[in-house]
Amino acid sequence: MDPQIKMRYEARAKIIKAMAHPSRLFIVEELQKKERCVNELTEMIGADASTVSKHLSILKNAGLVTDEKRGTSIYYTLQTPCILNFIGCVEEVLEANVEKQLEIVRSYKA
Amino acid sequence: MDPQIKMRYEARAKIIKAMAHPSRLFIVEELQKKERCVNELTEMIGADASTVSKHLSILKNAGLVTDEKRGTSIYYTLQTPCILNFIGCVEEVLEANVEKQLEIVRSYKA
DNA sequence: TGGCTATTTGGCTATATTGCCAATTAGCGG
DNA sequence: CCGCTAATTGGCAATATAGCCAAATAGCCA
Repeated sequence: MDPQIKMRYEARAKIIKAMAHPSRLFIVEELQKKERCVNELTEMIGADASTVSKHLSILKNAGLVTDEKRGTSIYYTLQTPCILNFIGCVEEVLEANVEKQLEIVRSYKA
Repeated sequence: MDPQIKMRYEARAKIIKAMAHPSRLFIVEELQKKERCVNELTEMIGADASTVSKHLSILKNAGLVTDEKRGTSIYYTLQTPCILNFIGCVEEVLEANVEKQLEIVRSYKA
């Protein structure tokens, strides 16, 4: 594969990889509703604060979120509205997979 | 986090994770144009056939592609048209990131 | 059948990711 | 200034991922 093209795919993969984790996916969806500080997200997720902080830094590094310090808290904001469709599509895939499973079950019955 | 909810995010993350690799992203985009057999994709990507085969099995396992054997070749087909938007959104993020970089460069000049 | 090609699987090593704890930094209020 | 909370960073161990080679499987054709 052409190195130029390869770099393009690596750049894209990095963005997608940033979302490819349950906690980070949760964060992205949560930030869709409203901005949140690390502490709030940490409580919702139920992991160590350092873990959540690292997840946030991955999302920030990918350009998916930005942070703003207010007092002693740091608030994170989602940068990319189109992520919505993203998750909608993922849900479609999940539903299709369930459908397929169902067909298999049915075919055994028949 | 509620275990039920957690499982949902894990399922979603699995789908996204399946795409979170340059070669697999390439495959998904390529299959958007037309179905391809392992050999064709292997040549395009330039990796070992076994490596490509494993990438394909990850995509298949996630429900993103299906395979069909014809003769000695196995053809892979993309299952989910909405993946298109997906990559469009990723490109938006990349562009926004470049814009941000540009602003930083400009601010140094000023 | 025997050789050929396409594909998958197992095995292995190198590398990356995850998540915890401990330590550090930074702002707030008494 | 001191203690408190919020957040990040470094370090470490467990686990997961990637990609190569070699071996196994399957269909084709002479």
